[in-house]
Amino acid sequence: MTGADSPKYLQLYQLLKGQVQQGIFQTGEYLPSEHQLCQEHGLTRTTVRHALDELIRDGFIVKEQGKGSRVRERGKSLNLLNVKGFSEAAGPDVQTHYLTPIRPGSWPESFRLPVGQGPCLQFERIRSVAGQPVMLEKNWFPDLLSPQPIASDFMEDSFFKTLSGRYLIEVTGSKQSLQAVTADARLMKLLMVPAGTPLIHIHVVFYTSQPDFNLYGELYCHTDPYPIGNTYLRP
Amino acid sequence: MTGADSPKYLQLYQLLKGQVQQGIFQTGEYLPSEHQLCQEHGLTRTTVRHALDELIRDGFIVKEQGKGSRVRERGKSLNLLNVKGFSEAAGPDVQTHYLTPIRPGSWPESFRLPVGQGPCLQFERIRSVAGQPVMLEKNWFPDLLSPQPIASDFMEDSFFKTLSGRYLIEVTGSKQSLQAVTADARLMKLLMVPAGTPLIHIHVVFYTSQPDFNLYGELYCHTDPYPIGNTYLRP
DNA sequence: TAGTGGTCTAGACCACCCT
DNA sequence: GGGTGGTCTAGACCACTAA
Repeated sequence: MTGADSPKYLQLYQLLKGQVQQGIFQTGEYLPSEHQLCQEHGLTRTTVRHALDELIRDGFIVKEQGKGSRVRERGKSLNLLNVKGFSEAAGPDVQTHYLTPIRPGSWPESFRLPVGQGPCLQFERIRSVAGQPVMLEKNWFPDLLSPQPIASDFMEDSFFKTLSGRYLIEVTGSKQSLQAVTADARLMKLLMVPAGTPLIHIHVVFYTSQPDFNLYGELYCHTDPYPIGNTYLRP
Repeated sequence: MTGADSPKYLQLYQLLKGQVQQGIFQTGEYLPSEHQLCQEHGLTRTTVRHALDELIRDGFIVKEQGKGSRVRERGKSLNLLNVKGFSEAAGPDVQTHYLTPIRPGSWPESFRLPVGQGPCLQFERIRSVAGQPVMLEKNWFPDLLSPQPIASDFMEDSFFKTLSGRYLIEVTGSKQSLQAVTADARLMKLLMVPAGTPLIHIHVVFYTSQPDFNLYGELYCHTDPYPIGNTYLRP
């Protein structure tokens, strides 16, 4: 994708990003200093700093003046309104039940956002916290990954972490549409809520660093036990 | 705040930012070229580009290779889940009805997010689209602005635009909490919805470029006519 | 005191856009 | 061809952090 003649700062950026994702640099660990990176790769500080700036923008590292550049906990910068919010908010007490495996399907109709084309995979799952179901989640994505992912391979049941760690695809943005609805019969049964319970219905598309690879999701959230949290802080 | 001995790139950043906010550079217009800015201010391109990078990060400008740096339509980069979403989605057909003027009040109790301290102003308003009320909105903010703002001075009924344009305060982040609820008697009346209508209840805090100046909001949204839109794209 | 990141200079060559 | 932004070099001095 990014050949040998891509800008040097991008090459260094991708090298370091890969090393962070593969755990060669662990969370909280310091990267080599800027001067050291200059010598190791035969670059000037301007170029090295440009690469590090990109890593900061993507939320991979933070800088500490007088100390160094430290690997940051992942996923903070794009914790928009997505599944991670639940996992992080509720800690380790999250269970995931797959209603369907990852399987060939077709793009959703009457989606409130523009939808993809071509072959498509889909899966549906329920997220529970402390045994209580809080979200029904249906997802679609293009059948372009190889090897084809299967749910049991998911890292921490997170599609995003799997994409990032195994396929080096980063989520770069998202568009969402939210509506309040009342649970129908199927939702009452799956989420174990009484009739008339208000839910938040979300349509979402996630854009990634790979063009033409967008993720689509349709969510129903029972927010009484756990409100949906959403934080955005400028990096 | 940022004195004469602040970094040169920050001084240039603030100068250009002010000129954009004051309309000296209009939306869609090109800024002076980087070389021109170098000469005008006696700086090198590194420094000028650093300033422009900050303006890009804040969503004030976009660069176009081979052409120039162009003033961007405001507010895109922080269009999280806020009032602007409604205004922008619905176009010019938005009305705002103030239930109360901006007046001294007290910080909300039982807010789902940490709340402010000290003297406080508040106001409550209803947003309608095409004559149909879609949102009840209550806001709190510290009584630190001078001159004290009044609702009739609001630029396009937007608190954010007023803060940015008149007080040079930028929103830098936000934290939100969403729940689905059912309309109670007051909401049924104010939003003109039947009993049992599901609404989205939002608690939100906006962080700004001025420390200790946070905005707090409590919203009830009727999403049947207009879903809540939310876009995030990495600058 | 030594090492780190933060800022800045004075150049250079390139790809892109428009005329 | 001339102007624009994109990349890069080879230095320099400073403020901050820790031993």
